[in-house]
Amino acid sequence: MNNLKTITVLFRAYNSLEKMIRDDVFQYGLNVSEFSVLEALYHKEKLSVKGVIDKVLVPNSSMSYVIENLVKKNYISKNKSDIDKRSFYLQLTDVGKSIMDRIFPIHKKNMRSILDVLDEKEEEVLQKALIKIGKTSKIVKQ
Amino acid sequence: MNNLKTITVLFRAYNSLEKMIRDDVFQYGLNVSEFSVLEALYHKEKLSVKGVIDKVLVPNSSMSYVIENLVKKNYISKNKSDIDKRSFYLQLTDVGKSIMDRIFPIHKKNMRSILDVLDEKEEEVLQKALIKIGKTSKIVKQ
DNA sequence: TGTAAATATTTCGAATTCGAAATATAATTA
DNA sequence: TAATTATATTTCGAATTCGAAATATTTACA
Repeated sequence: MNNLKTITVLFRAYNSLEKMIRDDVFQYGLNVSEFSVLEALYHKEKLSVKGVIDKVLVPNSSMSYVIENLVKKNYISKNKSDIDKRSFYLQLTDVGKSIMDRIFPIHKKNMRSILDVLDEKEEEVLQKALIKIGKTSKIVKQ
Repeated sequence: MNNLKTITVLFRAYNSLEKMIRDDVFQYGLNVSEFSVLEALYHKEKLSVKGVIDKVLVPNSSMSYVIENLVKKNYISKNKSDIDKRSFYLQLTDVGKSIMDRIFPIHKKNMRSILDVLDEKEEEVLQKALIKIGKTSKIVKQ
């Protein structure tokens, strides 16, 4: 192919999904960044700040701000690591956990209901293609 | 499928591409929003503010700001429409046009070099899948 | 035709995001 | 082991982004 339509539709799909998630989690007083962090910790139990950054793909300076807000809201705890004193580890608090127990299943159902317009095979191919693109653009970037 | 991996890899792919574009157009003193507007006008010659919003998928309040900056930089002109006096039409200035003549081919080549890790068929399937997702999430949203 | 609803755009204030530089600690290496 | 380099995180100031409300004009329709 010789045009950028794929980029356009990728950006559109992203935008739609992002807006959906934004509107969804807004009901719970969260923004997308905050939700992403909670989601990462919901699946991983314990992560360093760096660990979250690697998952969520937000610059570290932004992440500090996001984490600060989540701590203020008492959704996560942040403790100095004993092993590496530069590092902090993050965990959901009980409040955070119960919020996520409530939100996540709904969020997942919403997202799945969109993905389910694709059949199994299509989704597989889509995934593979996106992974390739994600990887390549990371290499080209450097 | 029963997980959100597709969402994750979609967000990752988007992030990589977006960061690439950001770093690329930064050299020319542009941010991604500004570049997107220029790109829309590069292909369409003349568009109303609303026309650009529909293409670029940015809230109108944000768009006012982006357009204001592009006018300040003298990359686009903005004129009241005679037909509909609520409306303004936007066009690239000569400066804007020559900037885009310089940037766009490089941008296109960069983007294509990423997309070209996919073969023709894969890219086609990817496009179709993304279009479906974009459409669906728009419907669910309302 | 007059009034209400719809549409295009801007204004406003607040929140978020960013990159660059600073800080603190750890790892490497001479 | 001291000095250098690498890594984790925060701070800072500026730019961008957002949604909600305001403004101006057009359209619908009673």
